[in-house]
Amino acid sequence: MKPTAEQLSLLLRGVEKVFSEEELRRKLAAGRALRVKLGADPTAPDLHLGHGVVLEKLRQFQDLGHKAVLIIGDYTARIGDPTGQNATRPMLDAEQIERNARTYFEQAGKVLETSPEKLEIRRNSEWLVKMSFADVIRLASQMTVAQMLERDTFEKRHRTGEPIGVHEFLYPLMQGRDSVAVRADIELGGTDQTFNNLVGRELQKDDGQEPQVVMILPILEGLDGVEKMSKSKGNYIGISEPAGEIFGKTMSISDELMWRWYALLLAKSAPEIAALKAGHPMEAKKDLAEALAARFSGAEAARAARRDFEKKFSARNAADTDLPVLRLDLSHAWSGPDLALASGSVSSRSEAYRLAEQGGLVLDGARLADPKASVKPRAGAVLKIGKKRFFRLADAS
RNA sequence: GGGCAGGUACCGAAGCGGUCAAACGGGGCAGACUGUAAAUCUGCUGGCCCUCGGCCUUCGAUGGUUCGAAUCCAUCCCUGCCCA
Repeated sequence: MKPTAEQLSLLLRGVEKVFSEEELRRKLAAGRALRVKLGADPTAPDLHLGHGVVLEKLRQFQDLGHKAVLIIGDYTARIGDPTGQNATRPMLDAEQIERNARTYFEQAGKVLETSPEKLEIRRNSEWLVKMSFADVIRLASQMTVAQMLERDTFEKRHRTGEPIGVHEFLYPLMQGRDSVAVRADIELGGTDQTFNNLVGRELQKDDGQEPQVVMILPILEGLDGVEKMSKSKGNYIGISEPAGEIFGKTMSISDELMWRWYALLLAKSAPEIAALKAGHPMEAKKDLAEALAARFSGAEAARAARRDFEKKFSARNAADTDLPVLRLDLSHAWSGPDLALASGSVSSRSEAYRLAEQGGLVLDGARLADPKASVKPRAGAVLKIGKKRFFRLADAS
């Protein structure tokens, strides 16, 4: 195991806050393999770049010889985490949760070391289902309403008159209970998890355990550059998305956000970023996009994604790029809206008409502006729908 | 348990008997432009017919009043505040 100081400097890189650094140093100095907890709610099946930030940190711990303890909140998910939400989340059924949990492992495996010595996977239903009502009340008695209202999301909702379900107060308690159950030495989380993770410390102390160190990582802003990246806001890049998507979506972020992503996702230092800013912003963005695509899909796929992007958008020529094939009966003529509808990427006939009228339908470079006009497309023609949907037509007659 | 205020399209928020598929903002989409799927500007944004127009389904739920309701009445469900 590496010297404490060396571990510490690596582990603290990119971290927003630690409670507390001194405790972390002590735990590292003890020289044993620490148990590093990361809780994950299988409410949505897709992991995205936002999770990537925390997973990368967990991977660092693994590489230093510590053990990752991944908690799948299968039980917690049935309640719904109020975190960062203005409203209560829906409860999920067991089957859905199970399915999400499975894909979750798969994706986390893209970042984490998965051997059993390095990774322990637990479901919190293991210990939570066993609790009796009396146990729950005992647990609840360890915190006061005032303490709960310290949490900013609760405080805000309370102040603005939005509803807070009583069950939502139980959420941090359950999560804290997880820390007790797995005897966590350290817990990782985004800033939105600060409150929950700190509750774990309290519960561990009550249980006679040494409290976990809480390590808080910055929250990654999503594609819009304002809100945090989340599945429900639709502003995310999933880590199992195809390279082309990762590349393209990254290209759509604002220049401003790009620097932030460089810092958070690629761990670039301030001087490194300053150097990049001196160059061309578009090149910097392409480099970022390629690096991210490469991380999750491999270098080769990332290079191909970049090449395709340059052809499709910079050179406006999609002819020899890799496109999804659309099989149609090309023995008769088609109207623009019918083609769009047949591609399955347009949700209604009205929308297809709108696209045509707005000039968003292009076949082999020719605009299909009249929704009623029909054309007989050739096999191999490129159909462009709007800015970013492309199809190659094939004859299926 | 009582009093008061609310529940409107993806979100926020107007409307308070017809001219409401429903103002406005955000988001989304499209076009122009460009260094990109950045920024900016313009347009569109329930569905179907396919159009300077017609039809269908929407304004918490169910029933009613009316020629006609998102708008009035009744009951119910849900939320917040105050009182107990």
